[in-house]
Amino acid sequence: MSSCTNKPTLDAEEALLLKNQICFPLYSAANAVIRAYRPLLEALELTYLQYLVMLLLWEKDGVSVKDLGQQLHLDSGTLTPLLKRLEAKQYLTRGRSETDERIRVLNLTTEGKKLRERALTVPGAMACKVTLDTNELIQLRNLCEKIIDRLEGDDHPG
Amino acid sequence: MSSCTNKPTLDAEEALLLKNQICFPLYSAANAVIRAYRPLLEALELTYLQYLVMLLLWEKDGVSVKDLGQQLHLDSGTLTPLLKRLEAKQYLTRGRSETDERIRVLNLTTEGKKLRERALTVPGAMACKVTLDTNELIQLRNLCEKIIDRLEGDDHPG
DNA sequence: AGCAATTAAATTGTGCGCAATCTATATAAG
DNA sequence: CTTATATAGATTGCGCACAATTTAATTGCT
Repeated sequence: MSSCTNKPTLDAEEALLLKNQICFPLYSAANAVIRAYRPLLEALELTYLQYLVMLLLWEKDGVSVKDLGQQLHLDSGTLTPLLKRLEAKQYLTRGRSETDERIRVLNLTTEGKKLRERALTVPGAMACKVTLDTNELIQLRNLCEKIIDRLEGDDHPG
Repeated sequence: MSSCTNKPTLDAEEALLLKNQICFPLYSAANAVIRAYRPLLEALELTYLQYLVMLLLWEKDGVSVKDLGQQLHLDSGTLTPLLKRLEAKQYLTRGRSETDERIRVLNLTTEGKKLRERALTVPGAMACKVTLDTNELIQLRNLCEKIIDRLEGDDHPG
């Protein structure tokens, strides 16, 4: 019953032009960012998503797959194989919770903990590549989080 | 020789917290957007990227793989298999240029042209899901394009 | 205790993204 | 004309994302 009453800025014809696609720059920027991280993370043998997982483990060791999924907005279909790769690299172990055998408990290895030192330069190097000022970064974050909020909860009403 | 003289807002330790990752919301928002497009594009049997390619062809029929790649910031490794899928769906043909046999010429089929009618409602439906106002959309686009500009040309100096 | 419903994670299959490499055509230089 | 170089696209291989399904453990209900 919730029909959208948003007044469109463009007519339907104009709206189909690539230059008027709201989300295309978002999509391209995200790709560009991941590409830009690649050389920085190469030395750590991490992909961008693996790096995000390591960030979370460095903050809080011993989390579950579900914990990771909620924080990263990803499911086990993405995370399970990724975690196996991080396990194969000896950065973490994939144990089981003692109180609930269903739950994987992800723990950093010594190697995984040591990796953090070498990651300390990554955020700075990335900031240098992007060179947005603090205001722009905050704006961008707010806009992106607004989008995520609107799209993630299909359920709650307007 | 171009060392970055950007003054960091955070120290190296804080910079490794997920909540301080500039680009994580960008990455998550892009994922969320593609996910949100999925049900809208299902009826057209298109993925988000296939939809972008169709948008370009509806604007200008007969382009090459290189043309597409430059506009979408993607290479033949991504586009070739995608274009084969669109060809299999009978939305386009993958011919060759008469003057240069290396070049693929992508042409819409009748079916592909007809699809445009059914796509006319997609931008509006998406705008309803995202519900950012015009100012926010412009801000977002500008910020994303800034990022793309900074990251895409590794070559030109500051 | 016994059984249905729920939950956590794994699995399967499709489609990107992209680096690296390869093939074929076209152009340039000698 | 011939060899070198450049260009357009295809191929290969890996790692996401994610829908859909499956497996196994736990919880709730009676």
